[in-house]
Amino acid sequence: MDYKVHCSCRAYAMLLRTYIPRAPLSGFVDFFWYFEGYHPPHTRELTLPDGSVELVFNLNEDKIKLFDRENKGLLYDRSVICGPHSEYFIIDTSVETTSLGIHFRPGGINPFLKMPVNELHNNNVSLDTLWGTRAHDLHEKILLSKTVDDKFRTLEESLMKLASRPLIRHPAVSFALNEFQSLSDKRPLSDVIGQIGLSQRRFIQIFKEEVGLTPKLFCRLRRFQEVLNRIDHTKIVNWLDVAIACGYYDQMHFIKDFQAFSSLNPTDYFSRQGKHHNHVGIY
DNA sequence: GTCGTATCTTCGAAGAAGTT
DNA sequence: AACTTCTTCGAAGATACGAC
Repeated sequence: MDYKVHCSCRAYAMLLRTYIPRAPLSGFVDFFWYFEGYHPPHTRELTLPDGSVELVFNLNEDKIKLFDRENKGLLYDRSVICGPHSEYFIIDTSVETTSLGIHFRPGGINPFLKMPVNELHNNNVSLDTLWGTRAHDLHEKILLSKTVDDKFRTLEESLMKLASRPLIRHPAVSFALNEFQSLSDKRPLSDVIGQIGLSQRRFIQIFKEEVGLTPKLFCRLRRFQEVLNRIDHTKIVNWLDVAIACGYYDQMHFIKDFQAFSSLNPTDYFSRQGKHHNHVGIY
């Protein structure tokens, strides 16, 4: 049902647990996660974009502090939805945190929102502004749940009740997401759209409303994430090999994309790589 | 839902800077 | 010198989006 990971190193020790919810939620949620005692040696952390949506509950008293690309600090009350990002943002990690979160599948947040997901593109929004008092009630319920398993169970049961639309995807989006999984198949988007039977314009509209990103941007992010996965925990990297294997035309174009998504050169990123490939300590 | 077009991405080339 | 890593540029094609 779930697995437990204990991470520790010289500088800090933390507990990470994850839980995969049951169907039908599992079709929309990748996993729930719980962090305890996260207090890394750096005070700020670059969060790299993966196009997915994350919902975070802070279980400590403090507010959640994030920074945008202009380094402007933004405070959120105890819960925040990080919309589908194609840009990095920065998390304040100066205070030890305990938090619970939901990592949604692409387009998975859609049934739980009343507006199109693309309105959250590159945006982080306090959960209260989207769910009103229901966000506060859920936060209280999670705090009152004693064990981590209880918290996961509370979250699972409450989330089912919070869906404002049926747990169904548009068939065109389902089909496209499935097609986009196979990186080895480097067909142009127009081929995939042609198979769907909708006009290009209509398909992009539907995809954007459900996933929050344009199809092209989604594919570029998948390719970028494939690079991060490939070099995760390796000691030596041949950047040209990685670029070609992940579908880039050459190393130059790979570097350009890498910088656009992360603000770092591949070698910079590699030298700073931490426990999780989407989080990079910066100060 | 289509059409036309502006914008973006990819492809391909050339070369600078740093390292071995 | 050879090699690796990274930058810049222009052309062509693909994609996104406003108008209808």
